[in-house]
Order: sequence, then structure tokens, then C-alpha cells
Amino acid sequence: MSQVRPGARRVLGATAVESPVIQPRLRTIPEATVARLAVYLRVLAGFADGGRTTVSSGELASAAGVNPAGLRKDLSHLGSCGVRGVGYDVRALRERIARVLGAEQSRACVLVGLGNLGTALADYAGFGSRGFRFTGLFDAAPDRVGQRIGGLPVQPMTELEATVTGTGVSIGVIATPAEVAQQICDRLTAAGVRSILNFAPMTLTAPAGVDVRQVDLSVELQVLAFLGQQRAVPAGEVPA
Amino acid sequence: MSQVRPGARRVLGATAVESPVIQPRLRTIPEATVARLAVYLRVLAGFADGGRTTVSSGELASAAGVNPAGLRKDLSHLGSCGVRGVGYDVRALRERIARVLGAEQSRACVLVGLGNLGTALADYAGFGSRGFRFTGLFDAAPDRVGQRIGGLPVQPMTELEATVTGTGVSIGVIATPAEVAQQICDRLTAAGVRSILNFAPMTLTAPAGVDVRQVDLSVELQVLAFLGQQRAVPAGEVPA
DNA sequence: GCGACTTTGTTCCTGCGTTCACAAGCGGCT
DNA sequence: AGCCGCTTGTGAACGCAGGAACAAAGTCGC
Repeated sequence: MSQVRPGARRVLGATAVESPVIQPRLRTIPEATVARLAVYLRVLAGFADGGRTTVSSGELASAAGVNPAGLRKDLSHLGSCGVRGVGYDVRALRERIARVLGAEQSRACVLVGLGNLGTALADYAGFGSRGFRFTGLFDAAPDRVGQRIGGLPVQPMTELEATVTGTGVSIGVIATPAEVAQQICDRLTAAGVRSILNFAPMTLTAPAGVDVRQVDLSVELQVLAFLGQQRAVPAGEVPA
Repeated sequence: MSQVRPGARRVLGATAVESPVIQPRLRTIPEATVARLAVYLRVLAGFADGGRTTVSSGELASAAGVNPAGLRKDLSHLGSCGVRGVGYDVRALRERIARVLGAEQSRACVLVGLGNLGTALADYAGFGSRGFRFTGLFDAAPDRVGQRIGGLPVQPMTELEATVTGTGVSIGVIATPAEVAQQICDRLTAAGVRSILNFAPMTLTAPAGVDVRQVDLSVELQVLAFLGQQRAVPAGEVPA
């Protein structure tokens, strides 16, 4: 099971400018760990809803689909938070992870492109409960402008820059056709957006200092198809 | 990229049951390479549409957003296909990658759950052009049954097993609410589906031999938010 | 025909991620 | 109060991925 993973395997965090006296703790968290922390957060919400107050690493790992030892190592990156012999306090761990991921504060996002996928994203309840809120929806089609999706009106593309600079947007989401994705990316970065999530099947180029994450839904399907094919013909060579 | 993926970094392919005489070539392809091959395939389609007949590793790597050396290493997994001093033949390389990924043959898929996201997936043109076709759309809501989406009628859940066994479905896509995702997964696996792509924010458990890939859209956003936060406060410690 | 340039394919190496295994610490029971 | 069992946290080893550098090979120009 993999979360989309065609990504840079770079190590996150500060560039090791550590003052050795003040900061004995490591300040870098691997990207793979960050992605799993988000999953743990979701699983912990389920445990909390079920009334659990403590969980062991084994239970949590099972629910998240990972190795218990790896889960403990992931959690060790944010300091000791568990009690030996007992486990982890659900509430405290949730807050700790949320704080590290920055999910405690609401982050303003804009969404460009409200076709089927964009509409699904705007309506997706999972974003709001995880600290994200859309402050602007934009589309180039005149007949989409003015529609309300998820309680927010769709605005024309001309308003993009004003909304970005006016509402302190930190993340831009692109769900447009591939042909215009690069152009949207340019406008977003020019307006000051430094984090972009791209759903268009197109490799974006952005200035240094801008983080771009690519989600290509068909890539996931193709990896799955490869796995299935490999399983079907385990010893067969690719025909000439 | 990462597409989302906090995932197993397992090596795909046969379990090294190689007959040393017949098969001198390695039979395993790393999962990360498979994901990138799918991206190369998309980029190559763009070059072909532009009339190009040959490309160098540098051009291809630039268009795909990867390192040229890494690209050549990826391609070396499927045998020498380039000409030194010239580059790669666009057409031949496309066919080679498509064959390795199994994208040359049309694969039957079923899609369960036609909310906003499911509808977006059913309409997504990128699937059809990459060797995937939906042979069944299913939803539990009576008012959705009978609607035509992407030329296909939505069927009631009761028809799921019959369609799976009748049309030789190899991949099941789940886009339902999280509460029923596990139940759908159980029905799909019971009906013989051995590859599942899950968009519900819920960790699925499946029998051994079934490949499950998880795509959680909010995980991507949270990784992006973490990157942005890390950049904003490079020296700040998490407050107590 | 020959030399030089271009580009591939491979090899080495460094670093990260994952896993296993064990020591340390805490609660409960007697 | 002391012991036992359970769970965390960490240290070490292993395997994989990514990057750089180099040799092989083919083409273009003279």
C-alpha cells in the first residue's frame, strides 16, 4: 500500500543550522515519516471517537497498516510522548502530531479549476477537518463562475491575484486541464504562493523555493496494473 | 513523486526465481521506477504529438522533472533501447514502456461510489487513453442508479459481483465514504478482484495476494503544509 | 577512412529508509 | 516493598534509491 508516492525523497526540515547547546534534538523529519504522521492523525481521530484514551504502538500500527517498530521510530522524531508499559495517550498524541504538522491552525488555500475533480476537492469534507479552508475558487468557464460549491462562490480568473494577496493564501491547488496548468502555476507563484498541489497530468516547473507536489491519478492505476501483470506472469518474459 | 504515499518501498517483480541460464536479465523493477515509467509514458506522448522522433535522456528527464542519470537507469531496467550518440526513438520507447507496464492491453475496472470524486474519476479521460476502461459503475444511492456518467449507466450495488465475474475485472476502484470502504473491499476481493485502488480515507485490510493502493488527498495537502511551515520557521522549536 | 563529439549504459558510492532486536522504564499484583 | 509483565525508545544491520563519474558505442564532419 502506498500513498502516491512518486515524490522527491528529500529530507525535510531546516538546513541543519542547529545551535548545539540550545537544540540537542534533531530538527529534521523524513518526508516519508511526515506522510505517515498524517495517516496516524486520521487513525487517532477514529480511536478518539471510539472512546479510547490510550493506544499501544501495535494497535496503532495495525490500524494504520504499518510496522509497529517503524511507527515508534516515526513518533520518536517528535520526542518521547508515550508511557512505557501503557502506550500513548490518544489526546496528547493527536495534539502533538497536529502541532508538528501545522494542522492546528487553519490554512488558507485557493483552488483553480472546478471541473469534476475540482468540484470534488472543494466539497471534500476531509480538508476542513484537517486545518485547511478554501478562501477562493476560480474557473475560466463563464458558466461556472457564480456557482456556489461547498458554500463558496466560483470567481473568474481575473480575481485570482487579488484573493491570493488579500487572504494570505499559503497553498494553491491546481485541478485544471494540463494545457493551462503551467500558466496557472506561474500566476500563483508570481502572486506569492509557495506551495502548490497539482492534479493536472503535467510536470510543472516553478522557481526555487516553491514546493510542488504532483498527484497523477492514472499513475497509481498503472502501478497497480503492473503489479497485477507481474503476478499473472511471474516467469514470463516481455515478448519481443 | 509522491503521490501521496507513505508506502511500502518494496521491490516488485517475481520473487527471484530466476533460471540463470535462460534469464540473464534481472526480472525485478523497483516500485519507484515503475511510477516514473508511467510519467515517462505521458511525457513521451507529448513529444510524439509534437512530431519528435527521437529524444535524448536530458530532454526527457527535464520534461519529466527527474535527473538524467536516474532516467537512464530506469530505462536500463527494460533493456537497452537507445542509440548512443543519438538518443531514444520516441515510438519504440513508448511501445516498450507500455508493454512493460501492461498498458497496451485494455484492462477492465469497476468503480464503486459515484459522489463527486467518483464522478470525476469516471469522467477522467486520462484513464481510457492509458489502457483502462470502466466496465461497471456502482452506487448505493437509488437516485444515482440509472444515471449515465461517461457513457456508462450507474448500477445498483447488487449487480457488483455479477459484473466483476462476468467481465473479467482486474482492478477495483473505491471512491465511497470511509464507513463502507472496507465492506466494498471485502465484496470485491470475494468476487476475485486482486488489485484495489482506494480513495476513501481509511486503511483497508485485504487477504494476502491482493494489492491495495491507498490515495489520501488530504495527506498530500498536509505534507505540503508541513513543508511550508518548516520553511516559515526554520529555527523555531515546536512550542510546549 | 579517420578523428572527434555526443549520448547511452553501467558501476561505484553515499545516504536514507526499514526492519529486527534489545535495553530501559512504568504499572499492577502479591 | 519487591517482582513480573508489558510497552516504549533506541541502536545496529541491511537493503534500496539516487547521484556522479566513466567507459563503450555510434554518428557527423572532414
